[in-house]
Amino acid sequence: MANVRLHRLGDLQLRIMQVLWDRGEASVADVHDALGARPKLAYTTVATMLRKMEARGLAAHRTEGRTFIYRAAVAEERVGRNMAEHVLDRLFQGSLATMVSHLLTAREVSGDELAELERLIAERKRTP
Amino acid sequence: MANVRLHRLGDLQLRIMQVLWDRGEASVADVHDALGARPKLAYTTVATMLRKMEARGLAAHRTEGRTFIYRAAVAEERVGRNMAEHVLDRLFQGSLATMVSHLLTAREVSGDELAELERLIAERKRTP
DNA sequence: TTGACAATACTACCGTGGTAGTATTAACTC
DNA sequence: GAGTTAATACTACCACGGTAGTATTGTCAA
Repeated sequence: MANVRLHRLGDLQLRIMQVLWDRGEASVADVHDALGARPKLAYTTVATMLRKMEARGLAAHRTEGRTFIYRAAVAEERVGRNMAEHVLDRLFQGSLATMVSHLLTAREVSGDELAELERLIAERKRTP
Repeated sequence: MANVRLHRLGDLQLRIMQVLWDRGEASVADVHDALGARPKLAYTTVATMLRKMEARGLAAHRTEGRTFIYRAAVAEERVGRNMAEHVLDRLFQGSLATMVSHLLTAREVSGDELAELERLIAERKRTP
């Protein structure tokens, strides 16, 4: 179960996982209208995707009546870390500073955000 | 040319791009042995991949004799930023602090690295 | 000039993300 | 009980990353 490739989730899969992470549990219908995209996806598309994701170990479900109630089977933390590390290693040779530098020069970052970053780094320096 | 989907490059493609970025130009043979993977890829695999990548606008080539000399057609910066931003938006709701926090708790980060991060943030605070 | 080599071109195949239609079935309503 | 509804199951298809074999052809050496 731990051996799921976590750094190659597609866009739709990620959006679905986000719904599951946010809600804890969700039926196909819940997920379907939670992702209120412009050209609305077909209901069956979401259902199929969820089935595939369960087969891949990303989600799981229980049954309520004859409705499937899905939940995430991998923690958001794990996926986030995996994908972030993948990008970090593959594109920035593992240098967090380089990555942050690129991100800082291409986005508006609020003062709060910067302060929080400072705090994190200071904290990390204290505990090696 | 600007409209290449840059946030969905596969692993092999990224490794190849890395070679092109590092060297500026490279023949298929150059790329082939630059990626010295454990079960060595077939030469034709690399050639095919490069052709596909050129079709996708990721690389380009000139001819020297009858040898193709490839080069990257997109800047490392752009790809790096794109992939990083994608992960940032999709998994950390755009919060750089959140992403960095996750990365800090799961990797060894050198003191130099932390100092550099601090410097970056301080600099950014000075120039809004 | 013939053969060997080295290059690209072409073709094929698998896995999987993404998309959705059709089929089946369970359940509710009248 | 018959019909409608709402759920999943099944199937199919495209795009594309990844992998590689076979075919073709240009070039150089003997």
